[in-house]
This record gives sequence, C-alpha cells and structure tokens, in this order.
Amino acid sequence: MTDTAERVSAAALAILSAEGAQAVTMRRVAADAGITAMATYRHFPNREALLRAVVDREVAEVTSGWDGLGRDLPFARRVEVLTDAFLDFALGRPNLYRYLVTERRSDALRFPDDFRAGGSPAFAPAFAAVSQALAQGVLRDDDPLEVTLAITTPVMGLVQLYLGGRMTTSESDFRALCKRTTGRVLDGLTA
Amino acid sequence: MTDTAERVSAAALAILSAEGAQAVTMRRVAADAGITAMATYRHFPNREALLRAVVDREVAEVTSGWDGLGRDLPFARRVEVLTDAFLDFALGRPNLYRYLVTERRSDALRFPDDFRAGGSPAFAPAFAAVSQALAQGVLRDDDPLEVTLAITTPVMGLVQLYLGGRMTTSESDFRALCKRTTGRVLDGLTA
DNA sequence: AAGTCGACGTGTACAGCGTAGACCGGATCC
DNA sequence: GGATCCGGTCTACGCTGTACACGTCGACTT
Repeated sequence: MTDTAERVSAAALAILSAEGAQAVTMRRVAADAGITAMATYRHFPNREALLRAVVDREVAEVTSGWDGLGRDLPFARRVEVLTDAFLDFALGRPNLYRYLVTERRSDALRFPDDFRAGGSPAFAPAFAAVSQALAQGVLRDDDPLEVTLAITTPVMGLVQLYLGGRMTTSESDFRALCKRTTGRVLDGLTA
Repeated sequence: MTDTAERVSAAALAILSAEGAQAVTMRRVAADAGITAMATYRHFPNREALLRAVVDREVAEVTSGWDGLGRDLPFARRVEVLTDAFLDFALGRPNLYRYLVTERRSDALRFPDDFRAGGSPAFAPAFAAVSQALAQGVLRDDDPLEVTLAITTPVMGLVQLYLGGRMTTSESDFRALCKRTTGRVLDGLTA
C-alpha cells in the first residue's frame, strides 16, 4: 500500500467513523488526503471498493483480540466478556458498525457454511465458546451453530434498536440490558 | 389527501417496495405520478417526509391485523403466529422493512416509555401476549418489557443477517430457524 | 362583476455527487 | 534513448435534491 493510498484510507475511515457512510464522498476524501478526486481512482476502483477496503481492515483490527477472550472463565461470564467486546465495537464505532451490517455485499460470509468454518471473525469466538460449553455439558445438547445464533442475535437486535435511536436508556443501562437479555436466553423464560 | 398526492405516494411506495429507498428519486416519483419533480414539493416538504409518510401508512396497514393474533392459542404457539406475521412483513417487503429499521428519525418510538404505553404497533401484540403469559404463570416472573425484548430481538437479529445476504438458507428454512431460536429462548440453553 | 388569494403546477437553475476520458511528468526497464 | 507504466491533474457527463420565479385556475370577498 503506497503512502498516498494510506492517506486516502485514513481520510475515508475518519469521515466514515465520524459522520457515517453517506458523508464519505470521493471529493472530500481526496481533499483530506491532499489529492484530486480522480487520483483516488488510481488506488481504489470505485467508492464502494474504497469503503470496503477501509472497513475490512478496521474490522480485522478490532476483532483481532476477540479470539481467546475469556477462555478460562465460566461460560456465562465468558459470554458477558464477549458481549462487552462486541458492544465496545458496535457502540464505540456506531457508523462503522452500521455500515457493516447495512451493506449488502456479494462476498459476505454466509450462514451456515462459512460460520461453521470459522470464517467470521465476530462469530467465531462465540462459536468456540459455545462448542466448548456443549462439550463440557454446561449447555444442553443442541446444534452448536444455532445455539450460538440464539446467544448472539438478541444482542444484534438490541443494538439495531439502540443505534436506530429507539432506546432512551444510557449506554451503561443499555449494556446491562444486553447482558440481562443473554442471561434470560441462557436460563429460559418459561416457568 | 388530494388525488395527485395519492398518486405520488403510490408511486413512491411502488419504487421503494420494488427497488429500495435509494431508487426513490423525486424525479422518478414525479414522472410515475405524471407531474414535474417540483410539483411533488406541493404535497411533501422534501424527500424524507415523502418516504416517511409512505412508510408510516404502509406499516400501519400491515400491522393493523396483528393485535388479536393468536389470542386463544397457548403461549408458545401464539409466539409462533406473531413471529410468522412479523416475518411475512420483513421477508415479504424487504426493502420497506430495511428502510424502516435503517432510518434514524427523531420522532421514533423509544424504549422503554413508548413501548410500555403500547405505542409501537409491532411491539404491542408481543407485549400483550407476554403480559398475559406472565399473569397466567406460563412465564417465570420477570419484567414484561424486557421479556418481550428477549423474545423479539433474536428474530430481529436473524432478519438482519438474512436480509443482509448473510444466510444461504431458503426462506422456509429461515422461518423454521427463527422459530427454533425463539423456542430455545423460551426453554433456555443451559443443561 | 371585479378583485384577491391560495393551491397546484411548470421551467430553470444551482451545487454536489460518482466517475469516464484525455492528458502529462517522471521513474523504470529494454 | 525510446517505450512503458504509475500517479497525478483537468474537464466533462449525467445524475441527484431542491430553491426560486412564474403561470393558472377555482373559490371567496366586496
């Protein structure tokens, strides 16, 4: 990656993080990087590819620490730690997260095959934790992929509400709500 | 609502449903409605307001039948029926649904106050079902709002994955997965 | 009957967007 | 030393939302 390409990426990431994808215009990115709009196309074929490259790198960076997270903790605690890491990302970089889940890309990782293969950096740690808990008999015998979904999707749904401005709660209250919710999923709701 | 305004709405809804919000341009809506782009502004102050009006009406229409849904069924079945109705909407009108959850509006209904007051047409039926099940002792004693979230957000998260093209499953398999997931939430995951 | 007014519509125009295409200086390679 | 390519510029095209000035027509007032 040349120096200029690096500056372009950095500019795009800064705008995306601060103001969201719609604010990332080629002209503005180029201006911030100190070049002409058209010079940007020497480094990225088009706007979409630029955004994708930027987001991919950032996601890889953010999720790189998630792998061994809470490996030695009891399962319920481990889930909390993973949830916190996920929320750090989703709430800490809301524009990035929103773009990530909103964007429809053809090369997206797909359930169930890619997920089973551990291709998704965000899903894999949870999947590993669930698999281990199943092996240890902490969780009732069940399909590990689907159990992982049952644990992770509630938080995704809650984050969707929160980032959509549908919750008045403070961030810390929201985080607590997420943990209570996963707790309910683990314990069940029926009497 | 004048006849022209009605045609504008209809045109906007058609484009939105078929191709998504980004395809709804004022010029195209106007052309489909048989007027000039600027005439549209006689009826709606701007594009955002047009989209909002259209979506609001459609959502009210779609959710109007959800109220008494499955009232006489046992709770688990009732949840399935509500899930199906929700999925009918989310999967049947994906562009509409996507716009709805993506859009950040200042007047959005907010958790917990508006939800408790039953303001959300999509949330209220589930909330009513949960409240009743709590009263009948079918569900373990808990906060009804949060229990409703625990039941509904997994499906929202799954739909986010599905509509984002992150699932290879067929629609019917996906619907079954949604129901298995809510089943797991009701029963709990721990051994 | 004449005058006024508001609702509805058009035409023109502007600034901003992604990006195609032509061009150009300089380094690098045969 | 000529060819090639890389990174950059400038210009331009076809889109977008929408501001603004203007025209028309029915209804209401005087």
